[in-house]
Amino acid sequence: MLLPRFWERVTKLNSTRLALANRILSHISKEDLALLSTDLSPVELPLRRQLEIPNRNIEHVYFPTRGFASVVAKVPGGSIEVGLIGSESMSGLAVIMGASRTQNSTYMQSAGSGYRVTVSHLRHCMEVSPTLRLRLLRFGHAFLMQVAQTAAVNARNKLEERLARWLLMAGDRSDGNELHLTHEFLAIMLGVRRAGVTIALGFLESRALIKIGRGKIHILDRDALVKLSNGAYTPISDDLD
Amino acid sequence: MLLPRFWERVTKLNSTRLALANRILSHISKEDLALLSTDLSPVELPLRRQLEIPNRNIEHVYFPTRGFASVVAKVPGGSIEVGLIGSESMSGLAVIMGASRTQNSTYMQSAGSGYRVTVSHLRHCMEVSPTLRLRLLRFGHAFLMQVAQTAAVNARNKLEERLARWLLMAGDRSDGNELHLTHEFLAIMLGVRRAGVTIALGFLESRALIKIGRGKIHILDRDALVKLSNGAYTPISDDLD
DNA sequence: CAATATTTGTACGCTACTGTACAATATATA
DNA sequence: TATATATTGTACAGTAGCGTACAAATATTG
Repeated sequence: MLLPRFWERVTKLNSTRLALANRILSHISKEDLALLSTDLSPVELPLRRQLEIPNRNIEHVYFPTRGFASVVAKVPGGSIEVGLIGSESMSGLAVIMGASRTQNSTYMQSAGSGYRVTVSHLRHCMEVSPTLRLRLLRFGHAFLMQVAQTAAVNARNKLEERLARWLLMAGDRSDGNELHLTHEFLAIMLGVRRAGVTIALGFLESRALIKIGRGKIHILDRDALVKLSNGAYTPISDDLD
Repeated sequence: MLLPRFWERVTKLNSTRLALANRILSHISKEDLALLSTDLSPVELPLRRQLEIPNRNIEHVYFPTRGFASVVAKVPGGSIEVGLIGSESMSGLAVIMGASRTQNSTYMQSAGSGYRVTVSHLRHCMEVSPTLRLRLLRFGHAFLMQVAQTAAVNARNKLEERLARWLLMAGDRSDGNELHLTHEFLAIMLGVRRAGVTIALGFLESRALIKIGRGKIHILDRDALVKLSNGAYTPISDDLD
């Protein structure tokens, strides 16, 4: 596991630096950060930690600083990933949209760390500060765009392309070029057959775009992956204008 | 075209009744409705009328009372529908989330009518009234759920099932059981081959679930369609708790 | 009514997957 | 170090849907 390396780094940072590691927290005003901070606590986010359980009240909203989570929708016969949340965003979009629960499941796909705030405090802050409210909603919109793109890509792109997209998105949300997951898990995320993932990954490796290890994938040639994704991948949008 | 029938009905209603024809407008408080009304004007929504153009500033937000719109995402080699908006919802979700534009395209898929409000006034109203803000955001969340489900369904369900889902969703947003569109258009929405749609529709018709006419589809057996959709379809959620 | 355009039905071989199964390899555990 | 477990590679026949093409049926227009 890479976790030890993560933790080493994290503990080296003081709280100010750490806050900056989440793009939302680092893009809100000093005042808004102060407001939120009343109830903002650092958390470890181990692999598979559930951030949101389907149709259960959400208690905390998470701002990852390292690692990333999958937002997953259920269909009969499996679960499909509809979005990724890393240090560029936050969990609990349902909450910022006034709901207290969501139909989707959200859990850590790559272990890391972050901050969390209670839902009640977050609601209070959004009530009190229009600027904070606006900022968070903007990130919500960016996430909606991501999900919409996923819907389109799932309909029209082929496995290799979707795989390339996923690797790139996960890479964007990781601190190295090394991703830690099994083919099995990738297959579940993409809603395809495990053997299909193995073959597609083999193809990518044969082109020297990635290096496959047991339980890990190393991205070697990002640009080529982008090309191979055939338009399926678009970089994280700022959406901060 | 069925439009004449639509218009006949619409013009029979007085403005109070008409407002009730959109579920959002009918579920906000009298005060909030009064607030919005300052700048709420009735509009015809003919087929293909663009409500949102990708990456262009949104000028108006629409509350359909009849007919429905498709929200469509672009991928290289085509556009895919990611959501449907009828009288149960509104366009301009980007706006209520603080953005001024969206990457998606939104246009009327079934002609109808509705109300619209300027973006600036809507922003003002949401600023002024927390209750209104909350209500609109809730609908935004419901839409996000719809898009997430679309992403999942696009990945795992087969054409027939997706088709059944689409027909049901469109049926929910229509005033009869008659849908007016060509196989060609359905194919574009689902991101599949036109001939494939013809075959799948033929299959549904052979089971007496629908009746096909030129440019129109009549839903005969809703319940059986739901079953056939194999879990892909879930009804419009209230999400008003 | 005839001419034209749109929409639908159907056919062909082809590709990207699927479901299943099992062996080979690497890692964790006793 | 030996044994169990998890992960990956590979094979097979089967299916869903593709791209393309063209004819048949229906609507629209002059």
